[in-house]
Amino acid sequence: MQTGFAYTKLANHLASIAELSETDLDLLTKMPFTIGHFSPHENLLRSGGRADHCCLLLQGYLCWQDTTSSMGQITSVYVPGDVPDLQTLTSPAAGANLRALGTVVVAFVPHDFFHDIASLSPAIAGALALLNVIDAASLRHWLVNLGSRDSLTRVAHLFCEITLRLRAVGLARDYQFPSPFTQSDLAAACGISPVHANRIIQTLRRKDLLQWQSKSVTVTDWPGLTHLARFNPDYLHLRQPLPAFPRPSPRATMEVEAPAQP
Amino acid sequence: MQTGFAYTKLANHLASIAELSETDLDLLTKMPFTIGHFSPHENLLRSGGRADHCCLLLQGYLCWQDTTSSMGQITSVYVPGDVPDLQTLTSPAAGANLRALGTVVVAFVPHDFFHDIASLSPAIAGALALLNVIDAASLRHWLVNLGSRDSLTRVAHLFCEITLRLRAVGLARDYQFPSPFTQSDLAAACGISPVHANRIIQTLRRKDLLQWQSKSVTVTDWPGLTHLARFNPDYLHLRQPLPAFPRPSPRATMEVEAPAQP
DNA sequence: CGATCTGTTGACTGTTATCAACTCCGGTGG
DNA sequence: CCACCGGAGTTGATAACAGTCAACAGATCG
Repeated sequence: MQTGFAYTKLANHLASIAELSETDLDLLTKMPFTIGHFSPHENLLRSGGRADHCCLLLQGYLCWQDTTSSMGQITSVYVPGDVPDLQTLTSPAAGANLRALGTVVVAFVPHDFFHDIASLSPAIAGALALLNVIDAASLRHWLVNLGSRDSLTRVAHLFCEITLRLRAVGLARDYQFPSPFTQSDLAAACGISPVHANRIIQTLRRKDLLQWQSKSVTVTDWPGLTHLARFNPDYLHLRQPLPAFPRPSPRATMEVEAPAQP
Repeated sequence: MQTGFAYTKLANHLASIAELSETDLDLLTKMPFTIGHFSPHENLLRSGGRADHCCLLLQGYLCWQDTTSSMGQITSVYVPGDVPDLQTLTSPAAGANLRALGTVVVAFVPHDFFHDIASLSPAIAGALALLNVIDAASLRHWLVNLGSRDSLTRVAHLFCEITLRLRAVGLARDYQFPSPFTQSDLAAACGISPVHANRIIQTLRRKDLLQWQSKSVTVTDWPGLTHLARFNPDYLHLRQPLPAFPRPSPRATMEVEAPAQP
């Protein structure tokens, strides 16, 4: 892990949502941090705990997981480049557990650094505020999913969102990405039972929309998956348009299947 | 509507979540605004529209309503004193419709005013940031509801949240408040069908937890309602503890009912 | 006084949870 | 090398919950 790695992750992420000058990027190079490694299911921050630093995710996935509900609802998932606990700058107490999905590497960055660069550069202050607003927009979007769509659509939508957010930071270029999630994690995120999650995955496989084997997911029919999920990426505030799906889609978007199976 | 009314609403709300000095409050007195009146179901802001002002809610209720889902999922509800579209300061495009529930009165405040006072007072900038963070925390909480609780619990939780937020700004002192919501609105917020919402309300009435008649709701058993909803108000960041429920609760929290009805 | 919106009820259907059993896999220790 | 173990994935049967459809009642308003 080179010294510049953490800087690059944050700079790329901020640049993907806001226009930053050379001077702004220079400020980021001075970022102090320490590296932390975590195993699957480990908590980086417990509900009720207070933080004086933020976690910049470098490798793997993190999620916020509610502790009050019996099923442990997951409210959001983060990919490398994200700062899941940015809101602790404003309100230091965590309302849920920040948990590792799979093994993760993070850079711990002191709150003071963010306060400093925000006061030195309005553009950076705006970009940080925008991160929080995008987080809220994702929550709203996810809320619409849980409230108004069936479980197949929810799961498909989650895969769409993760794929696109990974691609936005240069990962998952070929619609393939590591997936250390358990089916129970997926169920907790989508508000369904683990058993049902399993059956949904099988449906997605049967429809040839994606494969999930040996801790890796490959989206094999992106147009079909986005159509099924009614996925509209506007809420992610991505600045670049997305490259087309490589394979000519084999009559995608038709949802009709063999109708009966005795 | 006196001139100072809009100022008071905003000042009280900010003071309820953050410590503000006399100087800070003085800044707020200079707030420029125009008054707007809206009828039930009218949109203040349409999805995709851009705003150069924020809406300070003075009377009635507002909600964000998603337009993409068939049922029109409501993602959050606002009470007087709230500024539902504060995030348009950071990202001017709305992702959903801002809709009036019942008749409402709002004060339109230019974005520039918020930018100005935030740059003049760090305390105010912090309070405004905190409003956004609390909004996100409410979204997370509501997400846990939709994802992990059954419809009775969801509806009960919504009434708990509205009651407490009204009380926090001095309304609903006696656990009674105007309710211009239709049962379809309630259903759209809780992610259930209107027919089912109707049956849930009847259950709540039968359990003597609340009454809802002639566009007004009275919570008749606050301990029972909060227990049923597993309601924990911490996420609202209220600074004062809450006064006790007036009536000695008549054996609340027992959920057993007449078991069969032939 | 009809038109429309809201609330109410019953019958039926469909989705999803729950429970239980079993398989598969990767480790770990005898 | 094999037996064992725990976690994860898979399957089938059943039950609970919530959606849909259809009809009607009540209010409100021009």
